[in-house]
Amino acid sequence: MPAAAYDIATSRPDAAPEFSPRQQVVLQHALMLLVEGGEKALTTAGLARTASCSKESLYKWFGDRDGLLAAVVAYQASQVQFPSESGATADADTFRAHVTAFVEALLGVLFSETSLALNRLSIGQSNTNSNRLGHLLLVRGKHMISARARTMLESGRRHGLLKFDDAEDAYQVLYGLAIRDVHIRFLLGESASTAERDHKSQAETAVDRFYRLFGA
Amino acid sequence: MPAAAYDIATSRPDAAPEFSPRQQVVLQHALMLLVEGGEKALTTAGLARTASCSKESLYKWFGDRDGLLAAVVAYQASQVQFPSESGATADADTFRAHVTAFVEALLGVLFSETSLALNRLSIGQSNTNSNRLGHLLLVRGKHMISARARTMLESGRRHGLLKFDDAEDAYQVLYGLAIRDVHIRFLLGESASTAERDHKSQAETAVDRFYRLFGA
DNA sequence: GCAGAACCGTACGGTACGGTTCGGTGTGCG
DNA sequence: CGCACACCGAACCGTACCGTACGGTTCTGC
Repeated sequence: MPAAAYDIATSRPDAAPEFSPRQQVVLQHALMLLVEGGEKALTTAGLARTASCSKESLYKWFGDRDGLLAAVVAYQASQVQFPSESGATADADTFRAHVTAFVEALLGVLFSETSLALNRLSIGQSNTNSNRLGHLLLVRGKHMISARARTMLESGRRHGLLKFDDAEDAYQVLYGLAIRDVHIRFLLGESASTAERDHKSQAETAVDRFYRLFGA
Repeated sequence: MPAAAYDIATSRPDAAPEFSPRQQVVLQHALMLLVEGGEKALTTAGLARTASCSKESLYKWFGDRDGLLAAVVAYQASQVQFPSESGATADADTFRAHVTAFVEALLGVLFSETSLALNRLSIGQSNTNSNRLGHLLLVRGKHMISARARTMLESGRRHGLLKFDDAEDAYQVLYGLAIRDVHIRFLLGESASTAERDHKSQAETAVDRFYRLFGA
């Protein structure tokens, strides 16, 4: 019996997956192939060639091709880090700056080529395999970010800087104001306009509008 | 030399693709296969079986498999219709109701299983084939809707009901307020919550917030 | 009624890829 | 030294699917 594939059920969402350094290098090569050529470009033979490893090792480490894809998603999701928020609600200006920095980081992550490639991969597979990749990306990616954002917004509410009923609802509005339809357009292959490349000003206008809706 | 594949370059974006009734039936079967099983489920042999046609006819009509996929996208995009906007700016209330109806229709289209399936298909292929499908979906789908929305919003501005500088920017905000991260979550396989199924109230709150930002 | 076109169903070639097996190589350890 | 282990590279197998070819059938215009 071969080694078990990387399984979402046996790994807690908040536990970083532990891949050996060699495996991490291989996963980075897999990610490169995904970014430049999409899912079709990530073949086991091709990955073994570019990463200078044997197919036997791939199957020993990841079980099968689906396990490899899941490992790539899990690994990259674990690499994403957001700025800490400790004590960022000292006063109104620094809190607002912190919110803006959060949105800017969000734009930077979601619009990066690696994130777009992994989203394309997961979306393309979302109606097969009982949808492991989609769940993985949602649980390890979006839901983590959403939780982080909610605590940040609630902190602002506690300090009388924001005013809303449902933190999840407020976060979704902030997300919508910041992302709009840019994400889906990028996923479909459209390239960024010069204005859309300026994440800082994009974040500022989004936060400005957010405050006009939810500012205290 | 076989018949040419359906080619985006030879068809004007505003011209409805003319498929014979028989071909339209086949394309609807293809769409069914796509909705229930994703791209992997749409094989030429499988489509020929379920649509009761021969593979030879498929290749005569659509050139190759990519041409078939492009034809499915183009056909379904041509089927999407939005309510007309003639004389909907009579007074403030009817205009706002019209905007709300537009948003509700937008939600209905984007969150339909067929639209989600075609978006998944196009996104999955967006880094291959010089990205024909992504462009097709953007040009025949999103850009058409965006143009329609801009004229609607500018009509509201002419009548002194709305206030904004850039219609495209205003439309993107409306889009973001309405869609938020629901679209990407659905694309990743998450199922709709009961609140998210109520497109009417979703549209109303979105339009309410939009008016607080852009109302005159 | 007949010729030709369009079409159906099926069988087949070619190919790409997932997954397995095997021989060879380097390394750590008793 | 010799054994075990992990790994690499390559060959191999089975399968799924695209694209084509062909015989037989239905439709259409003259």
